[in-house]
This record gives sequence, C-alpha cells and structure tokens, in this order.
Amino acid sequence: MFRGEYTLSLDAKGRMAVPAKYRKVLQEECGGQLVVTKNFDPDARCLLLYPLAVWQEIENKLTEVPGLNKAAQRFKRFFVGNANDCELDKSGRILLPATHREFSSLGKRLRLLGMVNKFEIWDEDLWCAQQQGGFDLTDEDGELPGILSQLPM
Amino acid sequence: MFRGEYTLSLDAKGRMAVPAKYRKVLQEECGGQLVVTKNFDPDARCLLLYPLAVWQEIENKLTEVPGLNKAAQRFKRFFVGNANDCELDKSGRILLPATHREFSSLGKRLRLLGMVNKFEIWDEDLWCAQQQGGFDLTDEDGELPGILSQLPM
DNA sequence: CTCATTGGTGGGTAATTGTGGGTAATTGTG
DNA sequence: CACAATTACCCACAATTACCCACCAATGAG
Repeated sequence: MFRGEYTLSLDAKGRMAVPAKYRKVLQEECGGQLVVTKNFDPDARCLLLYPLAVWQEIENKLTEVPGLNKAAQRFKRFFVGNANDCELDKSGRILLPATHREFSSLGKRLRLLGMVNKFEIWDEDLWCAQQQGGFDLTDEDGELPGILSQLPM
Repeated sequence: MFRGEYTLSLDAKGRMAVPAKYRKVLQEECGGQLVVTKNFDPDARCLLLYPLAVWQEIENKLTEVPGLNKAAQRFKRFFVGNANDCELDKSGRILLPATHREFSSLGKRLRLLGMVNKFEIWDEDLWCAQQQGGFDLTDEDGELPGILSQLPM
C-alpha cells in the first residue's frame, strides 16, 4: 500500500506526476482511475487522492447514511460533493481541478504523502508549517487513541 | 536481531552503506526492502529504519485507524506519510531521501544504532550531544514504565 | 611481516523519472 | 454551427537514481 513523502511540482496546467513506483499498481488496481476530494479537517488543508476501488467502498458505506440526519448529510455534501474523478494520463500525471488547487492553496511545489489506502496532496509550504508545530497525539478528550498505544514500533 | 553502534558516512549522493553483517539477513528477511521514517520524538531527531516485514506489521495495525479521528490521522500523516521505501542496492547501500536527511540534520558522518527490530540513524554530532545529557528513565507522569522495572539486567 | 580478502567510500555512466511546453482533440458556450 | 476554453497527447530536456568499477583501509591467514 501507499506510504512515504514525495516532493513534486504542479505544472502550469495544473498537472501533477504520480511517482513512477505507484503507476503500475494504480493501473492494475483500478485502470488508473482515481478520485480527488477535499479534506474535511480544517487543520489539514490538503487534498485526498483515492484509487477508484477504495473510493467506491467508502461510497457504498455512505449509501446507508440516513437522509434526515443533518450532520451526516453535511458530511456527505462536503466529502462526496467535492470528489472529482481523475485519470492517469499516458505520462503518469493527473490533472487537479482548479477549485481543488485553490482550496488547498497549491503552489508550484507539492508534497504527496502515502497514507496506506490513499494519498494526501499538500502545498509544500503548508506542509512544512504543519510539520513545525508540535505533535499532539491526544484526542479531543485528551486521551491517546487506543490503537496508537499498542503499536509495535 | 539488531544491536550495536556503527560509524558510517553519507556520500555526496545521499547514500549510506548498511553494515555488511546485516546485509544477508535483510536480503533473506525482506529481499533487501527497507522503510525509513522520521522519529516522532522531537527530543530525538533521528531516522528510523525498518525491515519491510517489520514495518508491515505496524502498517497493518494502522489500517484499522478511523478516518475521522483527527489525532490518529495526525499520527498516521507523520509516521506513514514520512515512511519512504528504500532498497539495498547491489553494493549494500541505501539512498536516504533528501527531506529525511534534512529533517535529521544528517551531515557526512553518521551513527547507525541497532534497536532490536529497527535501526536508528543519527547525525554523528547530534548523537554525541544527545549522549552528553543525563538520562531520565521516568515517564511524563514521573513513573518508571512498568516493563522496564522487570528487566533481568 | 606480507599478502589476500573483505568492507566501506567515491565517482563515472547509463537508464529512468519528472518537468515544461507545443499541438491536436474535445468540450462547453453563445 | 463557430468559437473559446480546456484537456489529452506527444516530444524534448533536465534531474535523479541505479549500476558498475576502482580505490583504500582494516583484518586475518600463512
């Protein structure tokens, strides 16, 4: 699955090269079909990039969301409403929609992060600023998420 | 498993030779596939080097992390987002990504530390400075971690 | 002590990967 | 239907990476 940090650039046409090592996998897994959406966490203004197959699982789950639950609808509106298809072109690049580039303040230099089942796309400066701040691993409730306390790292 | 301290150098291209005694093991255990990431502890600015097989155990655990838990995502972003693959080349060296070298202030001289299931990579000067300071074995809460109090040492 | 072997280092070179931009095809709009 | 805007394809160049070989220092055997 996906991991690691890649420094890449956004060209004048709004395209980003996907690292060569992932192109083959993405072709096989989903014919180079991807989905970009915006991250809902206001403290992490980045884009999320999913292989179509992974995205569809999420989308399936979302069909179960009750139509009258306002919070759920709000989430769906943001997450799915902002999810655009993109396809790897013949040279292994994807075109990021203008609205998305603007949302995440993407400049010329980007950082792509492998996040196991998806990628995150950050503006380089934003990412560096984000990394500067200390890391607080505790939840809103001040607790360490259970899963983190058991990692064999 | 890994132990010991090795003094090595980083060449002009950013490569580091893995000590010969570990090359064979790493080839057998994981085909020479390794993963480097950045250490989470701001008081220990070093890189962590895992054999792929060990890394995958950690990563598997992380697939269970809920996408909407902000603290968990923050952790994943740092730990997995910074985890780049590296492979032993034909002469037993690995190429450390530029971003990682910068993060841990790696100069020409390095120290590699065996840490049982992983290695740590330090800049030599940083490592020496770190060793100067006294050692506090107690946790943030002033307690000795339970597991340490039972060591048959 | 000398020689052969091994392990670490440096650097040339070829292959691969990322980037920029011209041009043709497609899409949407009036 | 014609036009403008956008997108996809292609090629050329630059940067990076992987492979190879040569060198030197340390080690161990004879």
